[in-house]
Amino acid sequence: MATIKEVAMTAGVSVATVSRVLNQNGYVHEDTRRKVEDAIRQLNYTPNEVARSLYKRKSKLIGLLLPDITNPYFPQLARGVEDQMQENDYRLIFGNSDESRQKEMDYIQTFIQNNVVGVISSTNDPDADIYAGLNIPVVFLDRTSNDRPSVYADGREGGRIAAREMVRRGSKQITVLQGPAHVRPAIDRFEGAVEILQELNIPYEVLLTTSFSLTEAEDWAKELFYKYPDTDGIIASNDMVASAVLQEAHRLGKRVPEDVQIIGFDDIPLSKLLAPSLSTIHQPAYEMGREAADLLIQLIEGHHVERNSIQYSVKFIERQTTRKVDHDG
Amino acid sequence: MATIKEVAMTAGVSVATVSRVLNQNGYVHEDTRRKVEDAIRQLNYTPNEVARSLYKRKSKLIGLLLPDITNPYFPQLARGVEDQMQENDYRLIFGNSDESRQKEMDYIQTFIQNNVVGVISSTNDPDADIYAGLNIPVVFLDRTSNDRPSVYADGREGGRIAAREMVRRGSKQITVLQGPAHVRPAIDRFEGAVEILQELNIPYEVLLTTSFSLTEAEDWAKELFYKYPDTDGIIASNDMVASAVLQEAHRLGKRVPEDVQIIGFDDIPLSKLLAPSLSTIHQPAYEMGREAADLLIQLIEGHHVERNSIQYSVKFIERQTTRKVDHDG
DNA sequence: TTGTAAGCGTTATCAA
DNA sequence: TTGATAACGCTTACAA
Repeated sequence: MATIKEVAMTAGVSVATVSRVLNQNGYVHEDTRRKVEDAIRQLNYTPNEVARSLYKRKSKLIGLLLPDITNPYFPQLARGVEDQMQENDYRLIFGNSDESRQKEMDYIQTFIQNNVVGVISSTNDPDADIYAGLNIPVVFLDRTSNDRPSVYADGREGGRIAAREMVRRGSKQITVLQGPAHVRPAIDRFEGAVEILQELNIPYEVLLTTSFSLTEAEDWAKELFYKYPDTDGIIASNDMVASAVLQEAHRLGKRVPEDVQIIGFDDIPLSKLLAPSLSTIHQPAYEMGREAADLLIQLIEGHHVERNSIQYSVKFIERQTTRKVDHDG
Repeated sequence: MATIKEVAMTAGVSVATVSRVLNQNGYVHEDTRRKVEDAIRQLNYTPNEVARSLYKRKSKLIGLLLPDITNPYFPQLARGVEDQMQENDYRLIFGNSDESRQKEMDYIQTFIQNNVVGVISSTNDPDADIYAGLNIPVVFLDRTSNDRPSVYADGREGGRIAAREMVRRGSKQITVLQGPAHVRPAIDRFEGAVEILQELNIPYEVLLTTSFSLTEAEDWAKELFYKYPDTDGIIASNDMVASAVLQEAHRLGKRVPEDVQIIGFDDIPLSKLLAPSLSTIHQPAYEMGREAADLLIQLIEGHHVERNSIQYSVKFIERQTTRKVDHDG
């Protein structure tokens, strides 16, 4: 790797001049500019970002912290973030937190040590000290906290919608899968669903699950039908779990949606490939990722932002795990 | 962020001494060590990795370049890489290349500018100049090149296995989905399948597809059955495409596996959730990611490595999109 | 056992 | 319009 010094040497100027043409500031004569540019090309020089970062105390690096890239919902988010960042010349340092406080703190720590200029985080505790103490902008993605910058979907409303659609389609004994109690969006969905169920006075059962992992999901699906064999409507905490439930229903010879309806959450890409395809609550994950990245960039660059908390609305995607209903139904 | 200077001040020693306790080298008196450690704790000091990186001309950063994290095969790989790196105190700068030469080069470029100490890349052209010119170790993941460090699965053998299993289970008019012609693993799989089909003298058709994207996969599925309505066995280039094919078969009222058998590739987590669940060729993605990371670390740290090219064998996962066959079949 | 100072590759200030 | 040079925060000779 050539350095600015070598460029200066071969161009026959000082490093200051090279720096000036690099950053297009200060005066530099047309002829010298050309000489410098030639040298740069000749040596195939590109500036050392580390040195820049050290001097300016800021880099072109962003920290991205997601719970688990292996959960099919997150790649969409991640990709949205990456595309937007890439287009704006920011790079991502990426980590999985597994919803663990410790890992989260470790990552935030190293983000800072690497001079990142901003952080995008899906944390369950946006009000934790680590974030409060940060003197760089943070955008919470898929999570939120009072008036801190965040991009998220209306999980509670999603839960409500799921419950309403299920009831409207005739389920009388609904089971709600609660999802991990420490994962904020899971709580919201759950509460939304229960809110409506109580309001409508529909009997329901709750099955507590503790993660979004696929292998465990299969166990819960079994447990679900074992404990509540007569349930005729299941609101899952996400599409992964819903898929596992769907499969278990198949195994038990239950017809979906005739015997039991299922509604998932997230609308991950593969949910429409299931047979029957999965009715679910859609969140615009890719867009949300992009929006979070955009918001963060605005914050970093000190632009004025009108709204720093962006809630996306969710919508019901009617597919085949729910029954048809009259349009005026 | 406190600096080493401030630590030195509050501990009443020089920065050199602080550095010594930080890096546990050189002599330092027990008492001074304690004083320094107290100061560190008190100021909540952590070293600035950027400054370290500048001085040592190497960081604790690794570049990870994947085609598209949104393709369900890659999160497994990524997670394997991340876990292994994390445990060894390396962090990841992550990018999607979309199999595009330009994006790939841009990322490699910025990796270097950020002093990464190693790169893991899923590229279609490991012999490109960018890689040859790198003076840091590179491990190719899911791709390979003659005696350059790489971790990959035996795609060709996978193709062979798929073809054999399909023929063995009675398909007589097989269609092979070729997959993107510039994506190495897709080519291997395709060639392997065709090799066996020719050897066994089984008639087959080829449908050329140009990406692994899900939306396009749906179009190809339609095209497939339109062009070759009588096909009774489909070897897909990956599980995404296989899923789309499966769904289209459903739509057309074809019974799977009775009328048409389908074999996918990769064994992504959701393939077992499909109904019928998808028979496929399994690759140990997570492990491969970990192995690639481990290999890279060995290379970075200058340890001797016995084998720098690690080929994983693949295996047929018999599920429900293929027919049963006698065990001595 | 400890401190001084040079150097890593930049940018920005100041003087020329 | 240009060039010296200090500074960014750290590590490591080298001297004390």
